[in-house]
Parts: sequence; C-alpha cells; structure tokens
Amino acid sequence: MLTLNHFSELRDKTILGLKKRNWDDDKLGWVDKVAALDIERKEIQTELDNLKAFSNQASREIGNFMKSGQKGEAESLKSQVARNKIRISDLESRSDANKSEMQELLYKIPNIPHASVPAGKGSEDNEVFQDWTQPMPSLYDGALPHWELADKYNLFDLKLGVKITGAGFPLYRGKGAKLQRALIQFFLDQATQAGYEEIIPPHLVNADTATATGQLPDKDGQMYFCDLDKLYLIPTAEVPITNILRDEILDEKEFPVKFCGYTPCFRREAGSYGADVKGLNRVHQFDKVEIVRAEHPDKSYQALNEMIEHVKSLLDKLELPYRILRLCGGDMGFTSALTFDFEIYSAAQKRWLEVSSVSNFETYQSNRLKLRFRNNEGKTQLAHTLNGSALALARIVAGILENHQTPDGILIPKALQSYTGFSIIS
RNA sequence: GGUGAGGUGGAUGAGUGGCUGAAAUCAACGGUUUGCUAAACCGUCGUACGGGCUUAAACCUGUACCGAGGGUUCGAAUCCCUCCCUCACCGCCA
Repeated sequence: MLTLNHFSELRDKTILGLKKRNWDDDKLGWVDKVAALDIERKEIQTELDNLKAFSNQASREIGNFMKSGQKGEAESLKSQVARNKIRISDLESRSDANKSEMQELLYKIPNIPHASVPAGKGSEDNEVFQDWTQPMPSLYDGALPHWELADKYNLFDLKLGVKITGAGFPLYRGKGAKLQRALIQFFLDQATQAGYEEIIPPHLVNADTATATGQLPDKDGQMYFCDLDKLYLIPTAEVPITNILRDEILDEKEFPVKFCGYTPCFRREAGSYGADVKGLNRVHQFDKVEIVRAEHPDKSYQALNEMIEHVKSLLDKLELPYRILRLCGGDMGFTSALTFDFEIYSAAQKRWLEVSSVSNFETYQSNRLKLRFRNNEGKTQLAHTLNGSALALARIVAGILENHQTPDGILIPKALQSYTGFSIIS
C-alpha cells in the first residue's frame, strides 16, 4: 500500500511510475481521486474532532452540574449533546464511506517502480541484467527432459500425485526424495551462514496475515483456503515470515533483520496451461527456502545486492547456468519496487526456467504491515522490506536432473554430495 | 468438544460509570554523584490521525485507541451482547 504522500508531494512521480506499469488514463485518475479523498478525510476529521470535543467537554460539565444539583443546567446541556450526536453520526457515516473508498483504491494501486525499472508490457521486455557468458552445457544425444528422467530413475511420480491428490502435486521417491531434502538442507545452511535466522513458520495463515503482505485482496483465488477455519495455505514463506514483523516498531540498531525459512508453497495457479505445466515446471505444491529482510531505507538497495550475490553463489555451487533479469514495469509483481528474476537454463527443454525472484518492496509492504523503526531523531518511520527465493526447489531439481545428466546417470554437484550421500543417480 | 477463570502501556499490575490515556513497581533512556562498577537521587518514558504555529523541527492543542466489533448512557477500561484469543481442569488424540 502506497503512503499518502505519493498522492500529494510525489504525485508526478507516482503517475510516471504507474505509466511504467502501463496504466491508462482511466486508472491514472485514481491517483487524484485518492488525493481528493485524503483532503476530504482531513476536513471530516477536523469537523468530527471538534464536535466530539464539544460533547466531551459538555459531558464533563453535566457531571459537575449533577454533583452540585443543578438539574436544569444539566438537562439543557444534555439536549445540546443529543443534537450534537446526530451531526456526529452523520459525519461518521461520511467518514466510513471515505475510508472504505480510500482503502479500496489503495489496495488497487501497485508499488511505484524504481527508477531503474525498464518500461515494458510483459516478460519479453525484461532486461537481461546479467547474461550467462560461459558455454552452455552440451548434452549427449538422447538427453531427456526431467519428467522422462524421473521415470527412468524412479525419482518422482506425477501419476501417483494425481491419484493421491490431483494434478500438480508431485510425489518424490527414493533418490528423488533424498535430493529434494538435500537441497532444502543445503539452502538453509547457506542462508544461515550468510546471517539469516532460520524460522519454521506456520503453513496456514489467517486473513490479517495474508492481507498484510499483500496477498489479499490482490491474490485471493490463487491461494488454497480452508473455509471451515478461514485459513489460507501459504503460497510462499514470505507471508508468515514477514508477518513476524507486523505492528512492530524496531530500534534502528536492530537492522538488518534477516530471516530465512523452508516451507512448502501452495498455489492454485488458476488459469495456467500448456507447456509450462509439464513435469515440475509449474506445480501446485513445491518446496522453497525463502530469505526475508527488513532494512533501514538507506540500506535496502545494498541489501538487495547482497541477496542477489547470495542467490548467485547458490547457483554457482549447484553448477547451473543462469541469467539474471531485471523485470520490466509490466512484468513486476504488484507490491515490488524492483525485482530481479533468476532463470536457469534447461538444456534438455531448451528453455529458461525461473527459479528465484528477489525484490525490494521499499515501504509498500511495511505500510500495510505497520512495520516501523525509531530513527535517530526518535521518530517512527516505515522500514523497507525485501525478500527472495533462495531457492525454489522443483525447478532446481528439474535443472539438476537435465543439465547434469550423462549416459551413465545424473551427476550430483559436489557441493551437494555431502547432503545427498551419493554422487550419481543411476 | 465440555466447564471455569481471564485479556489494561515494553513487563508485572491497580483500576466496577465522570477527578483515568490510565496508579504503582520493574525494565529502558537521559542526567547528577563516583577513581571504576554498583547503589542512590532527579528527569523522560505509548501509538495513530487532525488543527495551530513554523521553511522544518521543537512546541501548543484536539480526537481515537485498555483483545475485536456492536449496544446502553449526557459520559464506558469499568455495564450489556456477539466474536476472537489465553490459561486451568476434564474429554479426545498425532
């Protein structure tokens, strides 16, 4: 949620930012609508506060009159307060209408892209921020995509997932399961070594939590929902972990706040189709280690760079070819100011697969979270939040299987061997 | 799931209709004292949103908030209703 100064002092910047997200004039009108609502809000509050002040004062006087037995004075004041009350309830309903209209608009307005974000409509306009310059893995004739490798080596079984649950719920088995567990352990160890505190959060969250990180109302329908208990299955560990900080006022000295956590992620992926959903490319349940940070606004872009370096080091250690994209305005997430996507190259599928997304939300998320810190002047100020996948498992598994396959079997990257306990899947 | 007790500021905890945005203690912060530490003493010590003054801050002032929402009343932390949560015991159980 954008702070209100985005609609007054920062109005022009806001308009430019939204244009980068390809907003038309119609929707851009919301910006001035919010500004107008804000002015109205202040007017209503000033008037309402004055009316209430009168009532409060009068009530005190009535008390005094009652004590001193001045019944007549008390009664006449009471009737004044009663008249006042009508005006108050009138204004209050105006105030409620104003608030809900404001909130509805604010929920519909995404974050303002960082200056470096390129303009563009969709994924084809993303900027290659760092390309893969080394040679691509050359596979032998007869190299297979990961879903065929899975059958060959008995690593995961999509049909069993369908039988037990439905499409998009893979079942891992044997060395496939062990590889999965090894990766989780490896990623957590790497994050912990980089100073992130490990968290095991709940996997179901309430509506307040889902709202605070921006999944609701924007992504309602993309989350699995337990109707009986009104709880949502988390689409990412970002949701419960970032909410640790909801309604907190940190001391400036507490920065940087660095959390990491492994969770399964549940996504309905309503509307997805086609080649994207083949094998592990797009599933409803996958495992992910997430890193989350809260930072001083002056340091958040430095933190973003550190997170990028961290993800790079993971992919290097897994010996996977990757590139980094700077997402364009049209492809960026709703709440993000700047996002870098990591894609690994799948040699067998001959395509790039997204495995990580690292973002700075600036104050967009903390405004809804009410995550503040006390600055050196003793004032409360919104913190910046960031998060990134480090890393998302299913597609990493796909990449390892495909890129490291040889006629003799699938070679496990050295860094992972102490976690898997085997060096080849054959 | 049943029964009972309860939810007050960073913590403990007082407060059953107006003098309470909230006692007291502790913690924290600033200061005095001190060779250092400790102790003692003095002071500060919620958040949000308005208004005034101002370049701004400071400052002054108003409103709201005592789990959440609603109600009664001139007036609610205090009374009533609904919901949520916590604790204890019982039941069930991985």
